[in-house]
Amino acid sequence: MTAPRALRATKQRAAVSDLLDRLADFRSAQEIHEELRRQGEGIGLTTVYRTLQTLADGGEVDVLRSAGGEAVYRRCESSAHHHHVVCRRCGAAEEIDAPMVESWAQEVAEKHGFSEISHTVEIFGVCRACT
Amino acid sequence: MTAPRALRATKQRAAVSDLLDRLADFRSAQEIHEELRRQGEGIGLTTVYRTLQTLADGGEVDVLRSAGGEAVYRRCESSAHHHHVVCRRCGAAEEIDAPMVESWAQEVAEKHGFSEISHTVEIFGVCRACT
DNA sequence: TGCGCCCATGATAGTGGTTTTCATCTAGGG
DNA sequence: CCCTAGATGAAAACCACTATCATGGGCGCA
Ligand SMILES: [Mn+2]
Ligand SMILES: [Mn+2]
Ligand SMILES: [Zn+2]
Ligand SMILES: [Zn+2]
Repeated sequence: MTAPRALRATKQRAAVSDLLDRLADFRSAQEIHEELRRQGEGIGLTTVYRTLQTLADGGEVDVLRSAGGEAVYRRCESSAHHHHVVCRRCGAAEEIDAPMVESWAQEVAEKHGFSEISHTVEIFGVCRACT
Repeated sequence: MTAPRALRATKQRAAVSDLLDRLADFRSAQEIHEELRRQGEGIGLTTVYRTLQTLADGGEVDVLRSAGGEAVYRRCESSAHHHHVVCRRCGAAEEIDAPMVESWAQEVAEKHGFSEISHTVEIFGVCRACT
């Protein structure tokens, strides 16, 4: 029996979580940190990174690598497995569910003798607002 | 009229290219550099990075981001657009072609009003040899 | 074969995102 | 309140990768 692992309620964690609720786009840790400082929140960059990591580990936020290679985070509507169409300019995203692609990935991998299968499927483009 | 842009034949470039011909797996620039040094090749890490970049720009090698986020390179059989099933342990890869996924990505993005569409689709797992 | 131009090389330093360290702070159970 | 394990954050380390720039060496030409 593993103990419940408290995880304390701090104003820093609340600030990050609240901001994620307000944002619709994928944002980097540094952007989130800047935005919080702009709002007058006292929070360190380290804590932002740590909090996002924790939220990601708990499946509360989605993480993906932007085209530039940096990690960007977003609180999605769906808590189930899904993918995204992401704007390369502003980070705006649409959640997409594609059972057909899921089964395709699984089948292809098994056919080649692979196990412990996972996959990355992301579509990038420029959203209507950014055009 | 742009000049043909020579691109000189050096032993360093030959060494990288030859090694890529011999390798079946996706490898990082650092791994390729180490392997070349092990073989007694006199080559700098900078040159390995530059050469791989040049080969990638010319479409001669495929690049993708490993699970750890670093760029890994491989000379593929097919020169046409394709994706991979990659072993997370050893980098072994199978090339896969999935027209159905290509059109699906295009349609989904258009449906949401995105333009200048691109996508990343990679399947990771553990290959038979690594199990 | 010998110049000489100019691209190629590579040691070194720099960049930028992310993680580690560790002294200090604080949430929250008793 | 008190105490303490967990949380914070400034500073430094880390790490993959890129930029610099002095030196080296393809290769076109005589
Ligand atoms: Mn999926
Ligand atoms: Mn494709
Ligand atoms: Zn946009
Ligand atoms: Zn393997």
